[in-house]
Amino acid sequence: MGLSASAHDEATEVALRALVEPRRRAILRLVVDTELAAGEIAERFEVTRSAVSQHLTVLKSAGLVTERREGTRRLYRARPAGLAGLREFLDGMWVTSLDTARGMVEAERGINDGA
Amino acid sequence: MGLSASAHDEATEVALRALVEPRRRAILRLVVDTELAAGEIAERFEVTRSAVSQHLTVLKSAGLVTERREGTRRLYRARPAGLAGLREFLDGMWVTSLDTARGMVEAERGINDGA
DNA sequence: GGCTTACGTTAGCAGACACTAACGTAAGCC
DNA sequence: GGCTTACGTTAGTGTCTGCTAACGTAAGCC
Repeated sequence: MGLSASAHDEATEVALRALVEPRRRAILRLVVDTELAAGEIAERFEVTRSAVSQHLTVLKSAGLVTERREGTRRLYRARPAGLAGLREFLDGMWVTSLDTARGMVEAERGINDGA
Repeated sequence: MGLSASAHDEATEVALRALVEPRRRAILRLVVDTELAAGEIAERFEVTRSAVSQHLTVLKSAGLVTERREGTRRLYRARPAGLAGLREFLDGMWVTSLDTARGMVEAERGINDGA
């Protein structure tokens, strides 16, 4: 252990793969402060409802949205808690980097020299 | 503006696409607190140096690592500042969600019912 | 100049993924 | 029961992407 990916990294993996698709991020932003039906979401994009439905399935199984049924409609809402794992990953990067902050100046030079 | 993806989202896009690949996250973790040469990084994986080199190119152009030349060797180090955009994206999700926190209980019920 | 070391780069291939079109299903109305 | 509405699901397709193998290149040694 240590070299291989830890178990809790799997949640990060799923969230990341869900977020990498621009349309899924757009959908997520849409339902972050409003609850919307699948059809209402689909209307705002120029793709078929089928495509949106598939995106919603991915977001749902990644724990990034919740689904609530109301008659024949299915209402979706963002579930920010699903981003917790990814957040920890980023925090880990920052914290660890503080230990090597002294080397950052040279490192920054490196990225500017590169062309 | 508002509905379409904002310009600063492009940095998030690049960082996200770089991070979605598990091997690139592993590489990143490797150089987060140590500076390593490309060959040294490649030795820790069971893929060709070529593959690792391509991953490093992606990470570099995403601003997630810096490159420093030392003779024939090229030393890499993580650059956590490259994660700032993604961090803002996540923060935005959290902050916005606080406005709709009252609805979270019902939303949570939704994800548990689903099966 | 020739050799080795340590890389990046390119061509080509296999698998993953987002999409459309067609079909299946459950709820509500008549 | 039959119809419509509002969805998800499946089959099939074009495109992207991570990989290997082969080649190109720059630095250091003799």
